[in-house]
Amino acid sequence: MFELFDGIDEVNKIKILRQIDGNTLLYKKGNKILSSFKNDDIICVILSGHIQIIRIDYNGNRMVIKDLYKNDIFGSISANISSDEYEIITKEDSEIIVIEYDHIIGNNNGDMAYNKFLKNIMAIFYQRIIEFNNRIEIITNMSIRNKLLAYFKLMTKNNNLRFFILPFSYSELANYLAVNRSAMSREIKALKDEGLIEIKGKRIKLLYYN
Amino acid sequence: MFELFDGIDEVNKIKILRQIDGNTLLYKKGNKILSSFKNDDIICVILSGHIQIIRIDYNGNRMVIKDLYKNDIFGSISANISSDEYEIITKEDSEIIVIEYDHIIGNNNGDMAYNKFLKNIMAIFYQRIIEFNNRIEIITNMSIRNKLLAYFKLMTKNNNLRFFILPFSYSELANYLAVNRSAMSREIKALKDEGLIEIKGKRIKLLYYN
DNA sequence: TATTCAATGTTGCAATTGCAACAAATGTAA
DNA sequence: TTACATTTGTTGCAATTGCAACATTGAATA
Repeated sequence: MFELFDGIDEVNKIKILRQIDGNTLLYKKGNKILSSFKNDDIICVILSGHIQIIRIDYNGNRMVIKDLYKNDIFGSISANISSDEYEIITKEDSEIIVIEYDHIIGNNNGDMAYNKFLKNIMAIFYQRIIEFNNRIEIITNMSIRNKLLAYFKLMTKNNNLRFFILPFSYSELANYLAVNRSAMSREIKALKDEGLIEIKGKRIKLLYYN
Repeated sequence: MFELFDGIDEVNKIKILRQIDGNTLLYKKGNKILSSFKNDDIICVILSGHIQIIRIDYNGNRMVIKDLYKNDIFGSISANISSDEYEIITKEDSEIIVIEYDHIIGNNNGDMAYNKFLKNIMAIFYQRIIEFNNRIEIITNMSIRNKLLAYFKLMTKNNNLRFFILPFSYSELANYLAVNRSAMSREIKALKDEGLIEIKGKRIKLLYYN
């Protein structure tokens, strides 16, 4: 996975941070953070620690929608934190860089290190776009069955083998697919019964090809 | 909206195209194109013309999922054209630049024009990420009602007024929300009847705030 | 204006899905 | 091991949604 300062030495890193006016913020474990950032156009990069993005729905229910660790990025590009219905909390002591997007774009100096920095960001963005695009392709299928099959197909393809290992829990899969967990569970059983898939724990094998 | 060669003169544009080995391809109207590009890691930019991305579902039904014009980008970052279930056709004579992603990343020379080019791509990527993120936030709501309300809320907020103008047809809205068109129509009627929204043509006004 | 085509509205019905409640299995820590 | 918590499986039921078929409206063109 790409990192923000890959291939950039400490001296240039500090220089770049100064150029983009990037604040490095330190937070203690268990705090609600960044509540004052109501600006859409920021990018936050986690240098260390563990944070969670919490979504608060119309009924006031709190749900962890993302766990983020070192080198993960968030802000407008991960979950829309500008809305009132989100909250960001630190699960561990965390160090975060907050960058205003305009400052990245507005600091062109032709410097090699800065150029490398731009390319690193671009690689991170590109990766994120692919992920988002995949998820949209999958969840725009109308039925749970087709969502599952689309997901299984993509994962199988990415794994270059005839199976793949589910990278998270089944609850989280339901969340990823934006469907009810038990309805998904029912559908997975149906797929197994019909012989379309084979499952051992988190090892999933697609048995049909169309 | 951002453009790929914003702020870059013709001489540098040609130079950059050579650097990144970007092929400019010309297609006549009504052709199936790029069928040979089974590589995920390409970015295509439309310089002129009109193309459509067609999705072919499991039953063989063909559906236009995207209309693209000048300066639009596609490839892995717009719709996953690497799959067999997509087809790209030209609706008008079209000129397209095909760039391999590795070539963008691998051509850092510190040159001002190239740096500007990188920033333009980044701005386009960033925009795309925001759009995708918004759509995911909206689509992951469980009911048609909540999808509609989330969409209306976002659009109202972006418009900085108490209403907004639907930027596409209601059929396309159903497609965007990944729901059945007539079921959506039914739900919109219910929202109107309950006094939650007001609609005149494509002018939509949210009347509740929570 | 008349004609045609596409977009939108409407409705009954069947299928899918969400929901809730609980059981079973699995994981974790003492 | 035991105890406890979390995740996963199961099921009936009600609500939502997709689907199909058709009506209505609106836009474009001759």
